[in-house]
Amino acid sequence: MFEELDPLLHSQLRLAVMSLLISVREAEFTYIKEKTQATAGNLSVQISKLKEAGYIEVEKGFKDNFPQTLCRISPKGIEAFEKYVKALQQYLNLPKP
Amino acid sequence: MFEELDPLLHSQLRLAVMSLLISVREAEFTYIKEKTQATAGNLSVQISKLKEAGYIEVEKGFKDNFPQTLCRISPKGIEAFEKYVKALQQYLNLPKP
DNA sequence: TTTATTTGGTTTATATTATAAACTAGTTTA
DNA sequence: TAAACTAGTTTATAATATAAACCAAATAAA
Repeated sequence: MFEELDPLLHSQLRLAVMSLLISVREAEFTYIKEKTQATAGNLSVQISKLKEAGYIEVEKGFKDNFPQTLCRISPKGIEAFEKYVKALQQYLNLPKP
Repeated sequence: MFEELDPLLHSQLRLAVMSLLISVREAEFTYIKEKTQATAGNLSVQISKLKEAGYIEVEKGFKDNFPQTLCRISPKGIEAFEKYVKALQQYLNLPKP
């Protein structure tokens, strides 16, 4: 009846990050931070978790002398996101109009 | 960009309970327990939270000599659920086919 | 008939999670 | 060269979720 909701995705901030990356494919840490309004610390932790799960790939480099963290969604991440959305929809049996 | 997701509803079990009550309006504790596959303890806690928030009303009585807890969704609960669904949909910008 | 089991829960202790505060490392500006 | 800023990470704390332990009454079994 109620399928499990992937706990890695069922978190406001991580879901926002994945949602962003689903549409733009890759983005800088600072861009994600701005769009999600998260604190750097919180974002850093959540990005690490998504990376550890293999849902995103993270590339660290430099841009204009400053460190730059690039995040890219992985095929596994896309799959997980799609599965999560499907599961979630079972819960959202929208109220009849 | 990413609206806040009501933390009271952004919880697998509480969301399942609300989802059930949205469609059946009222249900017994044991019925909800069976449908959600939750443990009694966990369900008891989550129902208390929904009640405290005013999202559901709880009526305790007896049925066939045994205690019976009836849960009913409230107008406030319906409103909150609908708002949550709308907010959530911003996160689920479904991947292009 | 008293003891065991079942029903229908609640309370509480623990594990997990989320989050911000504090910190690191380097860069630019004054 | 000191102050302020960029771009993060680490860590301490607060909040949450969850199951284990518990309770009270009813029924079934010995």
